[in-house]
Amino acid sequence: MNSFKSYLQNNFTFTAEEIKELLICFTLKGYKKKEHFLKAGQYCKNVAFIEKGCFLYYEIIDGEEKVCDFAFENDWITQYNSLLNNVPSTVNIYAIEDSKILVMDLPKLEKLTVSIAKIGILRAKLAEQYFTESTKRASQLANLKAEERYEILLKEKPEALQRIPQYHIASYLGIKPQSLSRIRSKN
Amino acid sequence: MNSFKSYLQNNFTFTAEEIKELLICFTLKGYKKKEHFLKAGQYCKNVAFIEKGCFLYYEIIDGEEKVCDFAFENDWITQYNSLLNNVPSTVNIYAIEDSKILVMDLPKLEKLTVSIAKIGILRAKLAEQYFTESTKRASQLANLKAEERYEILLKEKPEALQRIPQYHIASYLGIKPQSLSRIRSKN
DNA sequence: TTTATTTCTTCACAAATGTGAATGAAAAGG
DNA sequence: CCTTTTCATTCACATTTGTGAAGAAATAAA
Repeated sequence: MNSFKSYLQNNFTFTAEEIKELLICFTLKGYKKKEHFLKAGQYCKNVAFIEKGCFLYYEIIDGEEKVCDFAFENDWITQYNSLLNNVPSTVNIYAIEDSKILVMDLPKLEKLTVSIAKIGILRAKLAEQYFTESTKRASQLANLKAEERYEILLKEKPEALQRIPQYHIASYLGIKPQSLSRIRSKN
Repeated sequence: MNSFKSYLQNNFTFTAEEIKELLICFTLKGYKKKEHFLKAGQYCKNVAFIEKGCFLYYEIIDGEEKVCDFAFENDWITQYNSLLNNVPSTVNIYAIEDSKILVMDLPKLEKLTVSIAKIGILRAKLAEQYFTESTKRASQLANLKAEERYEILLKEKPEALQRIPQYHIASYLGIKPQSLSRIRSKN
């Protein structure tokens, strides 16, 4: 539970009182490698904070797993569209390492948002941040070639290259594993 | 001002009172073709609702205009990241037709958000909607070939193909004008 | 450790997209 | 109306990425 506390203290100015109120809303849950947090077709009912581990987002397109995002320690996992609009998710989320997450359901989140104003700010900031990230990814996919996208990922998220299998990285970059292999062998 | 009123009434359940309070916060402004709403390097201070016309979002990458979004009547224009985090925009936004927009500055928006609770809901919905749109675009760029992306655009936003020059459409699709021409000539 | 399974690499060839140039069509401006 | 500028198309050739197969390397399971 410690990493979550320091996350809250470092990134937002929660008081000890607020943090206490916050913490009791979460449930610590373990996920085995390959266990799903959310499957396509399900309604996403939770948000979770990653204490330890790594989660992958993917869609099935033309029968293939297409990775659209990933998240490590100190990041959140949820599926906004499904959670907030109460529609089935098109996205799957699962652990690719044994992981531990702090889970809270939507009703509790709504209550917290009312009782602690800063939660609203946190939510707005996160939503905006994810939008910005997504925009950046789209821009790279549209305007850079695979090799450049790989170099940027290597530079900006080196841990991803070490913890996520290369065929998933390739998928995230929008190319085939063989192409990523070819790019890597040039250097 | 009529299209904005019906937008508010149709999409959100504002009262006549609220709409009145809302409307006085906006200023109607005309934009000539090619006139910029926001230039890269500037701080975005406004949000605006498009009454009439069409706006294009683009970035300069490798010296070229790369289109990252566009918006028509009944849509909003702003640059979230710059507006909310008070940082210079990397994105340009300009009218590609003579246009009319309703402009409101950030301080007024913040005040309205406090005085009319539904504005907060509208903002959250819009942010989430833009995130979902961006995710969808990224997914298409990563997983579909140019021809499929074009077909989808043609089907989902046919008006774009008619009002936006093809070399801008090509850029939005992440390809060169010649490639779009080649794709189009196949059918 | 041994064996099975998964992941990564390499290769030859195919398909998709980029590039630069040339041409014509369309639109804008005078 | 004519002139200029912008935009769209086509072509031949270059570059990037995909595809399927084969085998090597790494990891997991027994």
